[in-house]
Amino acid sequence: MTGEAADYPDTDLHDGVGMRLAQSGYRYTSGRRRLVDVIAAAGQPVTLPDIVVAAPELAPSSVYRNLDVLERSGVVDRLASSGDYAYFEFAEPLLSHHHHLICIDCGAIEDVRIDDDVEELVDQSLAEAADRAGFTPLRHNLDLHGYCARCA
Amino acid sequence: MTGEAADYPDTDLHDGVGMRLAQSGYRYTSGRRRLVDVIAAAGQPVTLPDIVVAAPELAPSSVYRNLDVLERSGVVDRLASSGDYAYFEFAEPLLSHHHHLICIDCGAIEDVRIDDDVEELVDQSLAEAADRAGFTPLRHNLDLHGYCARCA
DNA sequence: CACGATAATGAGAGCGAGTATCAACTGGCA
DNA sequence: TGCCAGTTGATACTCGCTCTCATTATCGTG
Repeated sequence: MTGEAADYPDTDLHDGVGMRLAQSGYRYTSGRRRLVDVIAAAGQPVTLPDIVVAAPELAPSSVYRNLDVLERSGVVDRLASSGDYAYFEFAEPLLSHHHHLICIDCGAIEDVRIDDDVEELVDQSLAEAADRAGFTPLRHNLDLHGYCARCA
Repeated sequence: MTGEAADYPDTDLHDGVGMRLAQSGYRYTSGRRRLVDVIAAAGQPVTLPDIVVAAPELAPSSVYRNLDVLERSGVVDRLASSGDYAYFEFAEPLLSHHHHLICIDCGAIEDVRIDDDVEELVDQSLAEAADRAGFTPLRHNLDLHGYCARCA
């Protein structure tokens, strides 16, 4: 276990995850703990193959089911992907607000952060636009599409 | 044919599409013209069912193939969707720069526009972040997730 | 206006990521 | 120890989408 999510040491991460699961009526089993560890170690959005390669002892069907459980509990976000596999990463309270660099060649997704001032302006502008459309905003999603360092 | 893309009358739209297809070595057949008409009439991102309902004479397999051709030719963009179906809309030069309101309940996608000033700030911030990661930016994508007027 | 070369069409088969199923298992609790 | 709700994992299944291929439409040329 080398990586960690945001600035939480692993114990805090597991505490947070365990609490969220408990609140939704789920147990924090060893398999789910292992899954959370793999996502944390990656330090960036992961796909199912990423997870199974890093932890072959996890059954794919259980991984999918548990990713779903983690998503329902607000632990994990599923990133809409145009590639073959869906990407997963920790949801916002567990990972500080950020955005994504998405490679249009290999599909890789990397996290980036931008100025808080810009962030605020964006939220304001979007809130106005949403209001005009009768839309109830929850969160925004800002991606930059292009070529990653490997594919450039 | 009631709707139209951006501020182009239909003839200009078809001219633009025809030129892009020709540049990529494709023909602008009646089926493709019909498909473009349907997308233009919708005035918002559409799915395969949307298209087939609006034009039942179009074969699904041909629609998928032609959406791919249109995407390769830069006429259409495929929006990454977390729902069942992929969404398609005209690419940027044919449709002015805009963003999306995405309903997390029914998956519907609606277009919105925000201030040019904010837009520029976002691009600057993202360009800096991309540079730090050795990433070559092409275009950004800004979505607001929440509940649409129908699902709120 | 034919004619030939080539691209496009459409019905159906095929693919594969993700989901549902269900019997076996686990862990908390009395 | 025994009960029981939740969990697991191998497998079957779903379904959006792509591939295949024989037929058809389209364009350039003589």
